Amino acid sequence: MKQQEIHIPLCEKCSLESGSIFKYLSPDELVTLNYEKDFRKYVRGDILYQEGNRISGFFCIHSGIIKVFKTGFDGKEQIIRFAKKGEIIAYRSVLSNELACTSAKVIEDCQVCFIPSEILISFIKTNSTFALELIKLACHELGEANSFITDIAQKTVRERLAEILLLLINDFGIDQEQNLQISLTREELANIVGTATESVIRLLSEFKSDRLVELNGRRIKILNKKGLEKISNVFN
Amino acid sequence: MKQQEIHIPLCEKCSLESGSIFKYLSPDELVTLNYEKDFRKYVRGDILYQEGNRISGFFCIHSGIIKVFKTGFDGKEQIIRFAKKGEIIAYRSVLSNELACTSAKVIEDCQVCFIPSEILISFIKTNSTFALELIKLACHELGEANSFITDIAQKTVRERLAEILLLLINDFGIDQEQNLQISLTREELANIVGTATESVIRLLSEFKSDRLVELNGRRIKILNKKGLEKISNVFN
DNA sequence: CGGTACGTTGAGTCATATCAACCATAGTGG
DNA sequence: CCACTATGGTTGATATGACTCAACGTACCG
Repeated sequence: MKQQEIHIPLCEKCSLESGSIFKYLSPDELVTLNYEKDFRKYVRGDILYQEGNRISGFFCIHSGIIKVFKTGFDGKEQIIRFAKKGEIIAYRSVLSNELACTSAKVIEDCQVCFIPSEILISFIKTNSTFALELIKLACHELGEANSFITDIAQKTVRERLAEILLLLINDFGIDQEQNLQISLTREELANIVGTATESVIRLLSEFKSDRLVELNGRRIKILNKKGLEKISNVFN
Repeated sequence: MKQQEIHIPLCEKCSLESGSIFKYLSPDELVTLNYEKDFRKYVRGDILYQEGNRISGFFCIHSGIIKVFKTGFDGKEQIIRFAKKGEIIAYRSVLSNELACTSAKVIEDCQVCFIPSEILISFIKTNSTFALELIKLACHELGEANSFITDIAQKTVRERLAEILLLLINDFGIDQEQNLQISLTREELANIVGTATESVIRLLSEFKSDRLVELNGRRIKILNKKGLEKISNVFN
């Protein structure tokens, strides 16, 4: 078998395929981006950056899955979001010019491009369409954060777990056998929902008893999406 | 006594005094802003906009205090943030081009300027410094939202209440008699912390017993800030 | 003077966290 | 190859923080 080549993706192509924010750049800018970026590979467990770091650039995900989380007072993780193909992370710290307020860790082996801060800033300054789209991105994420605050503050763990499952279905999809296309430990699930690992385990097996899901280790098969929606009290 | 005149503030002056984002506009742009803005007065209880509204502009606060909140599943409010002199609200919805994801209600009688969306967008397009500052603003707020998610998910109500008191001290200050310079109902406090009104009442009187605060109806006098910091588990 | 909104307190309940024990699996090193 | 260890998953027992419900006090307002 032929040795696997390291194939560095071309920004011009990738930005369209992945639908990343960079599709709003001009051809010239894409050439610059392609030249300046640094292609990197990481495996599960690798850390891209850590809370408190001064950040000199940000990452655009080409493949794989990253979890972005904060570490709470007692060392417990709170997962803020996931990033996958076409998404960027650490841009918040770069743009607000603050230290990283989150850490990022690889969940599924990934290929990413590291892009120096200055490039991003210069694009914002010269390309107003791009700037506007970036603002849109940040503002959209802000809206999601606000929703999540309300949910955590007001909903029960049960409701939130159902909601998170729906959110994961939305973000990562399910295969032809209805299996959720992201593999998380029970602890990670707990760290999204904001609860204890044991609670997730108990609730998941309740969902299983209620024929909402089927469990096979980390594989979660969705049997009744409508049922989950009902539990989660989300309308849309 | 002479009748009080309605004095419409001049953007050129106000932006500097209040330190609002508009201080990054050029003199010409400020003239435009001043011409296009609509000056309005509201009293306690008035609603500036509501969740689900399509927004045609945003607000810059000249005086008074506004609470920005989401309404949860069962009608309970979750206060997301407050806005005071120099701050802008509803810009998130304008920029992400989404329906309002929050409502805004007057806490202390206020004077605000309403600014049509197009103006904001055009400034972003023509003034890259301004655009960058706006991005900074959104990204900073996003960082705060992420922190709050972690807090609500991991801290006890007691810790959160102490933290919120500190945050209010920071945002609104205390007078020479150590009184917190914002007046909130117990219910509103509960809706920030994300708990029941009764819990806030009980914990506040615990804080009082512990000589951390003194209570006089809605007036909260801060006796021991260090003590609150210790309870809240915040470092800084 | 009755009404409305807010504040307070007590009692009871329940969801969820915590603690502890145990199993399964896989990787490691001698 | 086997003991050893680490990691993750599961279950049960127990504790408790926080919510809910209900009653009542207080203050302001028309």
